[in-house]
Amino acid sequence: MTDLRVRIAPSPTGTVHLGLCRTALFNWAYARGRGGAFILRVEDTDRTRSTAESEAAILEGLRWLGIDWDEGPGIGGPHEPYRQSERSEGHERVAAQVLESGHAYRCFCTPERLDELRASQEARKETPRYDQSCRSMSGEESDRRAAAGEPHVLRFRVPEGETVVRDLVRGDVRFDHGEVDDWIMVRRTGAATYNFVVVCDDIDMRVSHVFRGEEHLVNTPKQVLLYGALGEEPPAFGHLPLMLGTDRKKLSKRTGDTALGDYIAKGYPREAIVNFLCLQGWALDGETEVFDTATFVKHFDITDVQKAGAVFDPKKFLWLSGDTIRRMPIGELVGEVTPFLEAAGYVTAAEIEGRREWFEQLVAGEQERIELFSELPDRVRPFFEADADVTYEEAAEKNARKHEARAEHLAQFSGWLEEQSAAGEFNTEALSAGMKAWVKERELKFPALFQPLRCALTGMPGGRDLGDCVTLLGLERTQARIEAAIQRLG
RNA sequence: GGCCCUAUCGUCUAGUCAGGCCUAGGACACCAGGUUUUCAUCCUGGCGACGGGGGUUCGAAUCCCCCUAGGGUCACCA
Repeated sequence: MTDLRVRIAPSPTGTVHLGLCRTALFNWAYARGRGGAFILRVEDTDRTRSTAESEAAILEGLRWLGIDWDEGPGIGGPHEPYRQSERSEGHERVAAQVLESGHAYRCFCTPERLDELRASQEARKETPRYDQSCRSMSGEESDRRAAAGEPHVLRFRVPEGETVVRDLVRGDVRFDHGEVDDWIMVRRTGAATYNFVVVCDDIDMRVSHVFRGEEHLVNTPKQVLLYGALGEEPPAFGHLPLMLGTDRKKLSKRTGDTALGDYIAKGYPREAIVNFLCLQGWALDGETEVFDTATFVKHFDITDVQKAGAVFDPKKFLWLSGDTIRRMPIGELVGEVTPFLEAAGYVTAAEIEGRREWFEQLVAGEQERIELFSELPDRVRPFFEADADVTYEEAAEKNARKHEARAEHLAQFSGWLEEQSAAGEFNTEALSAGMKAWVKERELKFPALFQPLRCALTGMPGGRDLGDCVTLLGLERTQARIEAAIQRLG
């Protein structure tokens, strides 16, 4: 019953940019929240820059984010094909129609002449634009030269007047046609340009809403004019504020990672990435920062989108990542972290499966200490090292050496552990409480035992509960490490 | 430079469309305390903004104008 049809139209010319991800998310949420259709169309009209790898990466990236589409490459749909390069017959037909109706004209100017024109205009500090020298050419001459095979492009004949772009984010934006160039619809190669095909395809696919980055706003009057020339109603537009780098310019590699893949590789949870992207230009209620995708879909409206550009804040992103990890069920966390543990060479996925409980304990101890999945391997490294030569970090060793009676305390403590084990009290809770009591009974300060012990077991200055470390290692390995520490620390 | 867009704490933003409920709310960051065997988490508190100037109005962050600043765009790229 609804005619709501929304699309994302990425050009497969590089990595999966976060800006694309956010645009896709907003479009998708708009469609999903209103029972509309969501279409994926690959904008590969630039044949020299488009690649199959990039297209595959985009599809994979969007799926990874949890975005699905009703029509698109691979799955098809009622308006196939969904790859622009495969739609050229239609484009040619429409181009001929626009030429026929007089809304377009052939331009025989050579690229060289255009370059010179632009150069001289720039030299005079004028706005570079086409001087319309072919615009008034007679139909006979135009046909004759075209028939003779003279190379030419097709330009849109922009009429006098003004165009008002109705924008759901910005309101009405007026453009005087004196500022709109007679833009090229079809190149001399016969291939249509973006501004032309985007309109043709959106018409064919019955797209009702076009939400895209603000950089497209100035193109919009050209497109609206073409809709008019074709006798079609333009869709509703919504130009999203740009995502900015810390330099306040369009997010680019200069100021940080821009590719979705970079963040996946660093171990940002999917939910955190989606959540963060949603926060760039949109807010749920001004209070709630953390929400899931379903909530976003339910509440998202294009008219609530912020107009000003959003500076990307890596710190907040990192916080959101850590917060997401902390709220994750342990079983899920272990799954997320497994590839990173494997990549570090500590274990295989099969080994993790074989000792599931142990790994859950291992990971749980770091859950509130990591902000990225990739931080885990380094933090659990000691548990994969040989007992005789655990890496002692400088700060840990320094802390341990502050205590003169360290060897004596460690030795006694080792004996106590053996007693606990024999008594069947070898569990984290009992051990943690027991070791505190152990220190108090001897009228010591906590660091007197805990600093040397921490160094012995992990070689790190800080970290998880020591009782946890002990149960993770087991009695034998704990004692071996204590023994080694007594030797190494003296 | 022309055109277009934008303008609330350092950053993301709520509030702006329907002017009073705003001595402007939340979050991140930062600072200070507290909890804790350490680290981290967690808790409490603090710091901190309506770019400037004119109007309109009893009253303006909210409406109007100007200025300033930032951004986008000016391809046979998308």
